[in-house]
Amino acid sequence: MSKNRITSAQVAERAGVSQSAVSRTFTPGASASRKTAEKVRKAAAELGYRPNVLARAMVSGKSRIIGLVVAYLENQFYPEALEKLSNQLQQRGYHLLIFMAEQSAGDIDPVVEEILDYQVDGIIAASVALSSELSARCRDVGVPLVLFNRSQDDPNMSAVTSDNYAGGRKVAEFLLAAGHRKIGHIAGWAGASTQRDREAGFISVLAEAGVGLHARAEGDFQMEKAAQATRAIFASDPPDAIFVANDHMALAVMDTLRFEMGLKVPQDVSVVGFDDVPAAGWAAYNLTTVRQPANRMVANTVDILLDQIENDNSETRRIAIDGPLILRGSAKIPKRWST
Amino acid sequence: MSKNRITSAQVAERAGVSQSAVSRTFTPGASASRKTAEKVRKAAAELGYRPNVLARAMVSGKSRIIGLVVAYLENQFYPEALEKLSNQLQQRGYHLLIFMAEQSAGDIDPVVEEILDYQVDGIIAASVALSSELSARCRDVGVPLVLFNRSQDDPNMSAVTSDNYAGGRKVAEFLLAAGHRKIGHIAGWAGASTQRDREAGFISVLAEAGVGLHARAEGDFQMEKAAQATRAIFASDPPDAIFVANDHMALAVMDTLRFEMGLKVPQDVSVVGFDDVPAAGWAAYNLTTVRQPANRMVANTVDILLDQIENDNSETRRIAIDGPLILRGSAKIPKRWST
DNA sequence: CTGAAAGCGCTAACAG
DNA sequence: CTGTTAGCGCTTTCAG
Repeated sequence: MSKNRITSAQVAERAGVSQSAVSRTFTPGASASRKTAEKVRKAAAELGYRPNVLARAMVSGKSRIIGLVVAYLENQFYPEALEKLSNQLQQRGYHLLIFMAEQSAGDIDPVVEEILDYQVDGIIAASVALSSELSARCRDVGVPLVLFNRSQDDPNMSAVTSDNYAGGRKVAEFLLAAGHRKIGHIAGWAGASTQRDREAGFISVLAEAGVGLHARAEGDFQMEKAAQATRAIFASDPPDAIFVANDHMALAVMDTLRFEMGLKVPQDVSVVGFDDVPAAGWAAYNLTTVRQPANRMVANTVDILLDQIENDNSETRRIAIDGPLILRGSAKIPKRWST
Repeated sequence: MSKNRITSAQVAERAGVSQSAVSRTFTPGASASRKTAEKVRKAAAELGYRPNVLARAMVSGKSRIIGLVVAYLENQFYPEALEKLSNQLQQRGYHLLIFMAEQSAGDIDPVVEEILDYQVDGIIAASVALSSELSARCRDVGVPLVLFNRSQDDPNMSAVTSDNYAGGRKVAEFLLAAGHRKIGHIAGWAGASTQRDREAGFISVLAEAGVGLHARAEGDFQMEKAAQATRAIFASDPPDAIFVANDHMALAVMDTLRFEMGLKVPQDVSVVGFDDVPAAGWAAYNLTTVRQPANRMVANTVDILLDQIENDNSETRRIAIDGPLILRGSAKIPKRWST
């Protein structure tokens, strides 16, 4: 009862042509006469034939599948990116094979090894770090790899991020212009380049203005920890503004501020996030934040990856896309402030 | 520079055994002497050999990949489910190949055809409907299919959902017990079984109590449309309670009620949702809702699918898992109410 | 237990 | 343009 799968040979027989003729009519860049192609298509349609992608992959060396490593989908930025990534890839004839990495940073190397077993044409690593041995291994077997929303110093890894450093600077300039001087920062996981870059940009502007960080705590990119960080920071001498390393944490920070500590945002304290996830735009939060241009980040990621795959272009590229500060209601807006 | 892929033949040569010996030591249920296996493993390790999953799939007929059709990841319920699904499958040696279906309900049949091209071992269709021809086709080619969070009458399709009908009943009982009599409903997309079941259960209790629906509007499972539906319903003679077909819409409903119409929740109007997505638990919403037990839904989905794959068990099963009403602050709580 | 041989379904030279 | 012929890398009889 099972396995009623039609093969190209069966189609060939019915169409009265050779098996390779069938293959040709289903292979984009092949040569087949109109007549043959028609006969084949007809027979194929009658039989319900469809080429076996795996068999094709075996011989052609191209599986048309892209491995995606992703850590946790709780932060809305990732499902959004995943959806766009999948859509754009699908449009170009590729599909995503998902590999969940342990949140606990740790070794994603074995995960990548496993991906390689599937003969993927390329790999996208979202928000995870790879050892340089592993990236070397990918290069060895000729599988392009691009980091999404994370960057590494390794000159052999392509990466696309938003311009986190510039984003951090924008936040600081904005907060300073609004008159804030007691400014706190709730950081994400220190191992993430996004965290480091955002904070570095942020701090640099503060330093230029001769303003020090009034308070700092780590939220590890997790809501619960961000809430704890908030409590710690506000235990004494509270800041009048906070830059939270990403929106996901910022939502928890706002909830803690408002519902646990009875503070008003932005009257008592300004809050600024990073990412511009959907929830940041919801009325309940109305969070001022730096937008990561997901569409362009994804488009660039796909372009780089497919360029490497299809044109054997091995030059590694790293792109940081500038994202605007989105002014909403969670932070005081400086007088005379133009985007 | 590319294609430094080791094959079993190379390992065999180095280990001084036959290629089949290598295959056997890497095939779970195969017979190889301890000595041989050791030599092989050693050589494999030195060479960095890993079996080619695709080649294995070709001959064995098992690709260890599961196709997942999913429509849109904006509703937090899905990323959550996707993550759990992927993790559980990964643990059992399978991986998810993602196929995004057009949100516009329409034809996902071509998508499924495409999935079949990849020789997947099984298919999970999340929140989408399939034609029965398509499900028949899957059966034809021996690929098990299970519907996730959606059910269809087709007796040939396995499906796992929460008990949406019972959930709808719980909401109605709860609202009635709290004294509400002017009860409205904001529905999702009418084509979804979840919508129909939730509403049917809800209405049935109301009817038993001789209470009619005070108002009704469709939100199509989209936030913006849910906001519009809210405006429509509250344009005149507003209800004192609303059952929103899912949390995703309920969040938008609450925002509209509070920030656009200046109403208090639950003082002016009680709001109850369905799903218990993460955001429902955030302090800003604190939404009373019916929980869909994602963990158990996923576990059941995986069990059914793998049972069909690995044991050739073709019996179709449909499971509806009961989920509790989670009492939070968005709806008045009846006196003397025990879970 | 082990090697040799036969393919899985398809693409890619290779001659015609 | 077309058919024939090799394989892709691996699992699986089939003899030994």
